[in-house]
Amino acid sequence: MTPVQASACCRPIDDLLDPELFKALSDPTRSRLLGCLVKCGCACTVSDVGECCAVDLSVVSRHLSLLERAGVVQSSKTGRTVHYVVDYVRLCRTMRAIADAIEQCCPAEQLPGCARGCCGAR
Amino acid sequence: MTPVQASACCRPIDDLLDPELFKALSDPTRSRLLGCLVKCGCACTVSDVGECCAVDLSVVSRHLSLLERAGVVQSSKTGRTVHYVVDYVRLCRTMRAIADAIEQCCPAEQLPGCARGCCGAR
DNA sequence: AGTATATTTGCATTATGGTGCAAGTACGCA
DNA sequence: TGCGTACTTGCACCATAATGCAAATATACT
Repeated sequence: MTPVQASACCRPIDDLLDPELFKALSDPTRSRLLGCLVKCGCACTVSDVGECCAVDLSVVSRHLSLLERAGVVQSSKTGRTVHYVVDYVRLCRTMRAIADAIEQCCPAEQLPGCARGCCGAR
Repeated sequence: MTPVQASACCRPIDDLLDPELFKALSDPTRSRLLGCLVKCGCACTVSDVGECCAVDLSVVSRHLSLLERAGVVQSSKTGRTVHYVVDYVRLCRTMRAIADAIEQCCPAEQLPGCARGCCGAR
């Protein structure tokens, strides 16, 4: 396998396996808030989403802004209230891209003897 | 929307948004180890994978076993050495299932005015 | 049996992150 | 201008988790 081939098939993995995205989804409270927002199916205020969980509203605010920084949700401010919506398109595209990238990362090259030199060769 | 319809289209979300899985992918070192294992494309020993990162081998061992507990990789012991492989099928299936579930969670019901009562109604 | 290699586990240290409370900011309304 | 509402930020506290070192375990080899 040439370097060009290798970078073409495997390079996307590093970008897609973004720890920041997964970190955003790794907290039970955030997971619940996101699930709430997904099921809602429309723009929710911070207070609305907060009713899903028995945590302080400041905690909800922080979690939602973190989810936004991670690209999972989007916010829009109208007056005093802030509405959050799930960025369905981006989130779904990312999840599928990860699956695609993993599968396409040279599956045909899989060898029992680890002929590609494995990780040590990087 | 009846309760039956709601549970049919939205219920999978809660199970799929599993914080434990995402927590496993949320650490930079683990992310790197997993990326290494994906690119390798075959079974790697703990020592092999460890060459990806400048961390102690005991750290690598712990990270890999955590990834296994999360269902991301699988291990097999032969003699002294332990080989790890990515559970491609499971990981890819999960990622796509999340995307499917989010999209199928009542997209047709999305209303600007949040007519479903939003999260507060749960 | 004794030694070397591969991996895991115990332990202490340090870093990170979630939480609640209180205070602050921003905006709408009378 | 003053007050109430929606949200955010500062701060302290606590829990969890990542890390390295040293010791322990397990297995192969001679």
